[in-house]
Order: sequence, then structure tokens, then C-alpha cells
Amino acid sequence: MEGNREEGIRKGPWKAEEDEVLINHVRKYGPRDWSSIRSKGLLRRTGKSCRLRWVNKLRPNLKNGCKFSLEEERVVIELQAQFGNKWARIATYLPGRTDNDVKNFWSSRQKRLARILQTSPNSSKSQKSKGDGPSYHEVPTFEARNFSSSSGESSSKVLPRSSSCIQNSDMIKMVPLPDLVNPSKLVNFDQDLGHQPEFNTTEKNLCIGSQPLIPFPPALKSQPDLTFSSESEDHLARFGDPYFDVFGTLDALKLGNEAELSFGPPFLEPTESCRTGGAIEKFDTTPDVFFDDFPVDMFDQIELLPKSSQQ
DNA sequence: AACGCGTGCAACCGCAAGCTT
DNA sequence: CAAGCTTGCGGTTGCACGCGT
Repeated sequence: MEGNREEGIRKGPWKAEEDEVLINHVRKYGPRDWSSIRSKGLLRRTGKSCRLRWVNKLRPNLKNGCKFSLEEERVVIELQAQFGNKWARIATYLPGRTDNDVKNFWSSRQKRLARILQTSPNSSKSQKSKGDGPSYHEVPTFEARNFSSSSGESSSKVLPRSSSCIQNSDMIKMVPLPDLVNPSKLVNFDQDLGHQPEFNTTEKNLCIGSQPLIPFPPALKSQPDLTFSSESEDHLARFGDPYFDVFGTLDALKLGNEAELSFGPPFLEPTESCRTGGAIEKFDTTPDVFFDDFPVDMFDQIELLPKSSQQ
């Protein structure tokens, strides 16, 4: 429309001066009229670029440079299962996080997971001790280190695979992963994650134990609360089935015949790890270092507890 | 010390929805 | 009602950094 005025458009990393101009604009006019920033000659950036910069970096109360906490990871995982790749929507459940953050987090996670699952099956160190049969039909116990950054001390709890993982009320309620961890379904892994249309929307809150996981932002008061899919409930019901391949891919990894899972209050450590050294990254990884590489959620899909009024 | 690789993040692009005229 | 414009969203890409070899 305006011909070659495009030529003057600046791209690439933002300078501090540009940020300042943008912030001043928002102070004066609010976070809108992005395109006027360029038309007024304040910046040689497109309105889109300005908006993106504001939303992703300059907006107040952003958790910039802060790793996703375990709680946040769970929220993302559960909401992604429910909403699909609706990053903006998911981000509204995560104060201080942007859709870009969520998107990047998820994409990194996907890559990591895909890589692990790709390389694991023939890994010599993972399999050889397991014998001939499909390892995932064995019944190992499973250990996960305490994810807390506080110390190497972890109050591990053994979770026999064939037993119910539902812990008592102050513990995380464990729900087995859906088929996405079933190696036979890996081909369509991404697609499968992208849509799970069977999720219902009834009155439930996202909780860990008896605690609501996160407060829902006011803007979402009209949103249906998170729910637990019938599919997940089905997995839950099947969890006692020794042939239900919840941890199959674990066997394919470095998991031996035994592993423990530890859950409990320290596991729920909130996000204060921000800017203090990346607790998640640094959680104790003693011998079972496989956990470092392991997608956290492979074991810990959270259960959404019904509101008391519901049952 | 150098190199390669993996990862995280910032930013761009195209498309779609919503709004305004 | 339609066209143009703005805003928002999701996918993708490129770069910088850290880590292992």
C-alpha cells in the first residue's frame, strides 16, 4: 500500500533505546496502536514487531530468563493435552509467561523427548540386561529422584509399577501417561499430542494433591475449568494392569529393573528457583542421571481433583 | 583449546479473526 | 455489507551459549 516504505523497516534484535521508546509509547497510549509507532516515526519497526517485543519482553511481571518450574511444566502438559497447541490460552494460566515462552518450552520438550525415544531402543546400556522379551512387559519399580534443588537428599518412595500410583492426599496423584509413551505410537507422536478431542469440560480444578495448582486469572473466570479426560481416566483405571505399558519406554532407556519415584512436598517446590540457578536443571542427579534427560511428565501427569461440590 | 552438537530463546512470517469505516 | 486495517496467534528460523569430546 505504502510502496517502498518497507525499506526503512528495522529487524533483528532490539536495542535498549528502542525498548525505551516502546515503553514510553505504552505509558502514554497503552499497549495498542502499535502501527502508529512507526507512522509517527518513533521507531523503524513494524507494529507487529513492537507488539511482540512488548508482549514477550517488556511487559511488566514477566518471568524472563526463568526456567519453567515443575508446576508450570505440569500445567503446560495438562493444558496442552486439553487445549492442543493453544499457547496463548495456555499462557493465560501461567502468570508471567507468554505464549512464546510456552511454545518454546513445549517445542524444546518435544525435541528432547523425541530424541530420547529415538535413541533409546537400541541403546546397548539400556537393554542388554533385560532379556529377550519386550521389556515393557516386565514389572519394574520405578524411581525418580527428588526434583528439589535443595539437596541431594531425596525422600524416595518406591512405586511398584503394577500397583496404584495414587498416593495419599498430600502427595501428587500419579496418573499413567497415555499412549504417547507407547513406542508403537511414536510415529504419530506430535500429531497425537496436538489434538485430543475427547477432553471434556466439567467443573474441576487443576490440583496437586489437595492444593489448587494455580489460581486462574480473572480473565478466565468464564473459562471452563480444567478437566480430566475420559481417556486419562481410562488410563488410570488400567494402571493396575501389568500389561498396561506405562513405563515401557523407561525400560528402553537407562532404567534398570528397578527405579524409584519420589514425590511429596519437596517435589512441589515452587518457582523461587527463578534466577537462583535453575533448580530444575540442577536437581540432584546422582547415579540415576537419566532423570536429567528425562521428560519430567513421563511419570507425572497430574490428576485433576474434582471440587468437593462435585462428589 | 578447538570443535561439534544440542538447547534455549528471541524474533520473524503468514494467516486468521476482529474491528473500523 | 464489504474492504481495509489492526491485532493476535501459531509455526518456524536463526543465533548465541553451554557442554561434552
